[in-house]
Amino acid sequence: MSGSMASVALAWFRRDLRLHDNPSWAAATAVSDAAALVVIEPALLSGAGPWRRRAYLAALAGLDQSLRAEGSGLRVAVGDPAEAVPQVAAEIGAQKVTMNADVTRWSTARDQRVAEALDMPLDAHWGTVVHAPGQVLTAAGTLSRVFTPFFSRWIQTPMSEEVEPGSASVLAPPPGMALHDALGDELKEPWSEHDALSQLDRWQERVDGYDDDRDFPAIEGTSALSAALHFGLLSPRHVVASVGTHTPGRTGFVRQLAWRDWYTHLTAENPDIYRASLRLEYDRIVWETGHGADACFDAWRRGQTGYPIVDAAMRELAATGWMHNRLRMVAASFLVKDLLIDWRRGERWFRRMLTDGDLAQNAGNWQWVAGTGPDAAPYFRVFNPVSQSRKFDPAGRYLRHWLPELARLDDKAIHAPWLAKPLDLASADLTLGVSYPYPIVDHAEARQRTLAAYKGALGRNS
DNA sequence: TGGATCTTGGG
DNA sequence: CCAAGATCC
Ligand SMILES: Cc1cc2nc3c(=O)[nH]c(=O)nc-3n(C[C@H](O)[C@H](O)[C@H](O)COP(=O)(O)OP(=O)(O)OC[C@H]3O[C@@H](n4cnc5c(N)ncnc54)[C@H](O)[C@@H]3O)c2cc1C
Repeated sequence: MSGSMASVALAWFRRDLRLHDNPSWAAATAVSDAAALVVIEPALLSGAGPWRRRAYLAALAGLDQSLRAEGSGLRVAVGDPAEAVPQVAAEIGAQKVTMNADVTRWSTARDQRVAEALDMPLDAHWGTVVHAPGQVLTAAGTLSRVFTPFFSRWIQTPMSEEVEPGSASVLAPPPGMALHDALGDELKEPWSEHDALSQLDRWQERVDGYDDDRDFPAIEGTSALSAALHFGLLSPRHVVASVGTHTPGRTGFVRQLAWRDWYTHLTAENPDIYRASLRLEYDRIVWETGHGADACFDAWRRGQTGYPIVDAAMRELAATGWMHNRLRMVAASFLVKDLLIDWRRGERWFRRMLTDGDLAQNAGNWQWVAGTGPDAAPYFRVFNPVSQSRKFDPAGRYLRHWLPELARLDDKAIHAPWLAKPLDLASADLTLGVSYPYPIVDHAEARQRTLAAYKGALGRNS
């Protein structure tokens, strides 16, 4: 019989690095004794670029700090969770292990292996989404392939109650099993749930301007909470509950969190989202390959395409791990629709470099830009990098910050230096081809080429 | 959550 | 000449 309450539980933290409103932690601490475990997985860490790696390690220090504030601490293992989790569970005499589930192919396979290696239950909760996959369905009981109906269902679905940690006494890590033992001099300054919660507090003062300000990279018009959400320093349902929907800015912001849930649900149903177009016919597109394409891809990564808005964005990404949403769309569109390079190559680069890099969100958004996903931008919707630049950075403030070599061009010329009069280039001390590249493609031609390639793929019979 | 191009109607 | 609307990609 399973009637008796487990009295010792192990909470295995993964992408839910907080104690507040954490269903797995609440379940683990509802018994008499609990312990908090993180398993640093070298295979996962090696896929992360410098910014995400740093943020992850800092978030572990933050979780450790939260636990220490309560008199315990985080227990840390390095290696394969299928070995580490059963081992720690046995050491503390646990009767169950709790965790918050994830949706990627990699993590579900890993959790399967861990469950098989354990001689006790591995209880899965949901703590990284507002509504769990399967909770927001059409009348037919399926996941909507169109965002708007998904959103109306999503917003009408009652959120489950936020949960508090229970009263279990929390076991501190034994000697040699603390975070600093695992990390040594890689130990980072803590980035904790309290930091993220105060960032959320500060955002509350600006969220009403979200609708007006969100599209302009030169101003801080968005929350910048994505990394905290990725690592689970914040609970998305707490964020939604505390922001509310009583002004247009708030509704707009909450709507973005619905996109996040939607891509999570789509990934749960289609774990191949990062490698297979969700509309299969788009995998017939013939992408540019070979040396020329490789050189273009490289220029894109390094911010040397000759299109200032793309280059500024790509340089910011490499230098900081951050890129504004508008610029993610512009830079991604440029790779796919101006360079005709497979969206999967760009997806991998973004995911590696972004601090908030997240398989479901990144792959979902790349498929959206490439037109290969459900409810995606139609393929013929091609961003013009110069118009986007003029529209969303009219005074060139963002461009000047990341492209100092263009800083002395006037507000009109800076969006397209190759169109500037020679005199203006000279007086701005700029030599195209030397201090800043000429455009590596002609946008109008590239657009035609891409429309033809897409049309070719879609028109052809299977 | 486009853009290019053409049309129309007002200056 | 330009803004706004329609249409196509
Ligand atoms: C090509 C491309 C790649 C992207 N890759 C990622 C990624 O790897 N990780 C990631 O978290 N977001 C990704 N996004 C979505 C979006 O750009 C970021 O979430 C957003 O810019 C983060 O800034 P913010 O926190 O200030 O967002 P806000 O505008 O303040 O939005 C609030 C929250 O809503 C969520 N959100 C906002 N926009 C989206 C969106 N389009 N799709 C899904 N969730 C969204 C994020 O969690 C965000 O923190 C990508 C978008 C594009 C176009």
